[in-house]
Amino acid sequence: MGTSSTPSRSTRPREKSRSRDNAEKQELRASILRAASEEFLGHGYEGFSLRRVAERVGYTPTTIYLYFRDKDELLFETARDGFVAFDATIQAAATQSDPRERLRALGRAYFEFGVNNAAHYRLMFMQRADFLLPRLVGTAASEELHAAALLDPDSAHRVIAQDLLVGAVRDGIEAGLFRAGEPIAKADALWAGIHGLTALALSPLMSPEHARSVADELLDTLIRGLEP
Amino acid sequence: MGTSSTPSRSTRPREKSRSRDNAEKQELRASILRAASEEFLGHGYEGFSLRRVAERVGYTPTTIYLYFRDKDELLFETARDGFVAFDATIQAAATQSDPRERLRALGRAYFEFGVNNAAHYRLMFMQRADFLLPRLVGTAASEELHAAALLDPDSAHRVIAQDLLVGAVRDGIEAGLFRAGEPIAKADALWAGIHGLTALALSPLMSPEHARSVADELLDTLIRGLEP
DNA sequence: TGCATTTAATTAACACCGTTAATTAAAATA
DNA sequence: TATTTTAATTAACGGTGTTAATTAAATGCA
Repeated sequence: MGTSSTPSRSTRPREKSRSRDNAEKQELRASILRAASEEFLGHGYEGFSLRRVAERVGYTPTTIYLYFRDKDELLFETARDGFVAFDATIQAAATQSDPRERLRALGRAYFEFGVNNAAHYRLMFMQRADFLLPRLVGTAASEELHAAALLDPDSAHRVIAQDLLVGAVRDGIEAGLFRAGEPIAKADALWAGIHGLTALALSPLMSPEHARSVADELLDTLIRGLEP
Repeated sequence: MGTSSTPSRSTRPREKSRSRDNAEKQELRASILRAASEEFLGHGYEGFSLRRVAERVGYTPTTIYLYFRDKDELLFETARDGFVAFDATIQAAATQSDPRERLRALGRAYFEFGVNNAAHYRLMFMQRADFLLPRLVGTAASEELHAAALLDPDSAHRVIAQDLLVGAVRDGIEAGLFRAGEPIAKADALWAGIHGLTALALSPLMSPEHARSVADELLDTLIRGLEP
């Protein structure tokens, strides 16, 4: 094991010969992921058990490790569903041309996604925010990180969402609808507001129904606060 | 053993004879709490281990159960420090007479408390919000619950904080500084905003330094949004 | 074909965790 | 002093994630 050269002449990792078995592997991997998703949706982040996922799919716990590095990677892959659903929801909401209405639609869509996908929202933005690219906002090399993040499919999500917010704010400023200023800081303020309300709506501190009416008040107040 | 009556239960609360031993018990209880606090501050909510608390204080794990019902109660009692510190911080910030400045000071104090007491803030408002009276805001019998909550020392905290917010909003409306409307909804919008920013500042999604500058932007925008 | 090797899944084990029941040792009471 | 109450213990259960060793099946090669 001291040498790193390839001993046998013919290359071991054959590029062919993985039509049948590899397909089966992918299949089992997918069914583990399916079981993990049910487990996560049913028991949440804190109650998510690797051993129960294994039992659910009919294998022993150690088998999971042949398909995922550890529990964290299994959970991360499970969270992918939430990422893409979030993306789709936000992207679909950014249709309005009026920046104010666009912001309102984005805010509402964000809030509704959180309330309607509680487990995923909690995981993505509250319990395991490290699943998204860490420390992007407000760092020194923010621009480069931002560009790199867009290339990384795992972190593209909230970059996209953030870009939509920043874009709407910038459009509003350019159209003279909003006061001048740093668009990123303003967009982050909007993000913080709607995230905070969503988080409260998912906590015992505020009922989702009450939070929904507060959402209107919050978006109204924030958008009015942006105006000249 | 067939009878369910309690002929000679040992739980006879003698009103006397609690001079020496009871003081010692209280002392050990306090030192367990001290160890639990260190443990919580060092390892956070997810890493908080009852067995390590016991080891730290020099007793076996089961001894803890003679002083606390279970891990959850131990943690709850540990969290009390956070409650009272939060109370003091918020209360001290509500001195300004101008409602706008009072709101700004309250918001800043709230944010700074979160950043400077990360573990406690996370526990109180994010991970174990159920430690505060559940479902107070937005419920049907809100008024009665509100009154009852003020009598309950455990839930008085955020009721006080909420009352300060609602009071400032109401004062602003009465002084003609803010638009008319439902003060509670407006106060909840403010709370959501500053809570959201605090939560992001405690997550890898936003650095505390960046969040601090966003805090100014957020409070500016929200307070302006309340104005006529 | 038959033998060797790779691969897939297993069992066994470790170090934790919270919690309950049974048991010992010490203190308080009669 | 004898008895009872109290404080702390040990032993044990069921659960967790994870690593190492082992079996059984599929594949590669002569």
